Amino acid sequence: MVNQEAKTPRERYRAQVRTEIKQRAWEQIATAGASALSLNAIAKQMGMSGPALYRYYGGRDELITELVREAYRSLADTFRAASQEGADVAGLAHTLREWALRDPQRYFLIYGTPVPGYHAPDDTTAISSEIMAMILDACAALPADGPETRFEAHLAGHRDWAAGHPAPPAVLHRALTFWTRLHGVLSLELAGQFTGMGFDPALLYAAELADLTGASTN
Amino acid sequence: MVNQEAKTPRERYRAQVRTEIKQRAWEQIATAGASALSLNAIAKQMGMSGPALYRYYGGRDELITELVREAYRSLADTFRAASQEGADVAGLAHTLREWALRDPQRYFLIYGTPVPGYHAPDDTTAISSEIMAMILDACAALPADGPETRFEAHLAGHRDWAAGHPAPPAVLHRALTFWTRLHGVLSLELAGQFTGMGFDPALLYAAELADLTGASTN
DNA sequence: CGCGTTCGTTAGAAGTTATAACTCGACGAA
DNA sequence: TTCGTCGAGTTATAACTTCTAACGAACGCG
Repeated sequence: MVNQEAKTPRERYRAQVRTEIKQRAWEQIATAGASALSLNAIAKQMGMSGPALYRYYGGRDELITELVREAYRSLADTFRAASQEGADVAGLAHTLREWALRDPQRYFLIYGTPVPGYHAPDDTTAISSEIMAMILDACAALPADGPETRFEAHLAGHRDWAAGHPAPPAVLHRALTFWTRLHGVLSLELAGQFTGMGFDPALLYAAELADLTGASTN
Repeated sequence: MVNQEAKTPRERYRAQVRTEIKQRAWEQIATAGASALSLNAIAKQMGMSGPALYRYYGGRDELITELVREAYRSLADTFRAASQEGADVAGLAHTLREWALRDPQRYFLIYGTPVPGYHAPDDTTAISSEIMAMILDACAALPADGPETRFEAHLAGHRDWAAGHPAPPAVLHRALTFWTRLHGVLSLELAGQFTGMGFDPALLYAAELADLTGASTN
């Protein structure tokens, strides 16, 4: 992180402008969504005119890619901080929800509707598996239950994505359901699909979490 | 459906052009996503120039709204056909996955990342609750299990969204988890988040479904 | 047969991303 | 200190987009 430490004053200025651009981009994304991000508007806000931004980012796609990377990095760091403070599965779930609610568009930037043409850079998948590793660690601490399912038998032969993590198939399964179930509730909530339905999404989230952790605190 | 039956030849022509516009829009959405939908490109494909489309749709938003409505209508009709052929919860789940995989962008148009400014028209929420009613019917046929959870106690007092459906809170809960869990797997699969992980998403979907229906066919 | 409604056109305004060419300032070396 | 180079920001321009306005022409109804 600190290896990029301000050689020349020019590079320092350049880095500062780049982070200001990113900051304005985040503000704009939070209010109008990623699809409405306008380089022109950012430039105007910063007091300089359109094409100046191309000195700092090759184009709209490159800026968005940087924001995606930053979002992944933020989630991974948040997870790491939580798990270093001893967060278990429930703690990670709570952390995830907090992180998502803090900036829904940032969540959607990672887990939302993909743009057909766009391909995420390679390093994001590295961060993604870093996140998955922490989920796996937390899930490994849960008590085992039930006989092996068909899907777990399948996972025993397809565990490349675990990146060498020494978890039994049941734990792999639990990590995947942790991901998909919490994402299911969270994404629908953030998309506003529950508005007007009357119930409290937090309680549905808690119910799913309770089911994941063994259903004792239901 | 047939009440809009061709009064004057002009209206017939008008309706035909409208459906052709929608058809081209669907093709374009399927390949490039909803955000890349271009009225100009549609007009050019149809051999007429830009502003002509404004005779048929008030603008981009109005066209997309129509597509959203059509997507909802398609899902509801597909569900209705399945449930009239005696589909149970597993049948509905299978139907949902088939429908989503047939055109992922259509699924995302309904359940994907929302555009902050945009508000869905009222009739879509009507279709949405029509869909939910069928899920509730299917879930009511499942055997009951376990004691009442905290969330189900909460649902007992917040059941307006069920629109008068006479289902006990446990069934309401099951219908919601049917929705959120299947959406969790499905949306991540369609977004390509599982690509490169090696396992078969269909088996994860099946595992979630098995857990929903009582876990006997696991 | 005429006349009005409606369709499709071109022209244009106000946006967008992105490239090219130019000016000017700052920084480092002789 | 002077000079040369590099880079930041500028304007101009191209190629897009949505969308409005005004015009011509064709179609169909009375």
